[in-house]
Amino acid sequence: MNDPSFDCAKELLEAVPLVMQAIRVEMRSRRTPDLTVPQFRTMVFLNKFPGTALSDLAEYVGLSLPSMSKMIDGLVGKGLVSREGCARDRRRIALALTPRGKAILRKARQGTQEALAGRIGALSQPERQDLLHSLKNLRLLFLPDRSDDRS
Amino acid sequence: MNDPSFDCAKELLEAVPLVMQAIRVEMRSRRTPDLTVPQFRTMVFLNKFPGTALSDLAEYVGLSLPSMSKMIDGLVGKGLVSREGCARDRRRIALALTPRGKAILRKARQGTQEALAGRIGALSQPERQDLLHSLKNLRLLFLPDRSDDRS
DNA sequence: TATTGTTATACTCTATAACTATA
DNA sequence: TATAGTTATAGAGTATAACAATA
Repeated sequence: MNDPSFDCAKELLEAVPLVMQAIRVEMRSRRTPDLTVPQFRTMVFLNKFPGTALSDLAEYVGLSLPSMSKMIDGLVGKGLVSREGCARDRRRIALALTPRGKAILRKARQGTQEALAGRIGALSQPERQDLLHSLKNLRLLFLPDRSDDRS
Repeated sequence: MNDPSFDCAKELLEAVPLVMQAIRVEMRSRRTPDLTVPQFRTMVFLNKFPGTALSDLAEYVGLSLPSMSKMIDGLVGKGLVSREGCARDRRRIALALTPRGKAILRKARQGTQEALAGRIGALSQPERQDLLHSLKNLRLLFLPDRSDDRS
């Protein structure tokens, strides 16, 4: 098969786990409390959308509801996330980052991005631009599909 | 900070977990026995370098020796990998894919690559070329560093 | 002594099932 | 009844420490 999409797929399968591993290592070597990648994604989302309910968060991050509940337990225990009852629908909870959570997220994100940027710095400027463009494409292509939630 | 490397790093941090999740889902939805991403990488390596010893495999995949030992136990148990004593150095073992392992790997790889290629097919031909080039760059940038193994 | 691999043990992350409280 | 969240329980994957066999 000489399909160019297939070549990309093969390369994706080799490159992505490597990068992911580097991200994981960075995430765990910050001076700040360690964050797993799902925890990090959770915190990024809460930073952007404070007040999110547990179910919505679980769907976005791609975890089961109990798993997300447990993760939030941990983040609340570390003082990184606040969990408050929702007034209008008392079944729901409103999640948000605490000030400490925001600070930790900022440090973790910055540290990880610096480490990644350090490697990327080895590329020429046009190559970096290509990379940026390609990554944006990838993000759009692999965005979770919200269109067929209804069964 | 307006460093272009930093922009790439930020995008990397958003795109890579998404793609990784898609890869994981694909890996687990084959009709063939499920493979985790590390198992898949192990099998790809054994396919390319049959006779590899456990330590070398563990270093390549990025697992501890006991973890790799356990993973190999599982793959041997499923009949996908053969584990034989090495004649010259009887401490070592020689690992390889069984014929069944090769067949499973081929199916898993093909299925996963097809699924990924399906998404990539949405890109224009020049964008796919950029992507392929960028991914090759990433793979080189994030290749585990073999230069400073000695401490 | 150093190296290769295994066993023992424990921890984290994840899931499914059963449950509680609210709508 | 249906939905939001928690608790109970179990399984997979990982690590470190202690061990056995070989070099």
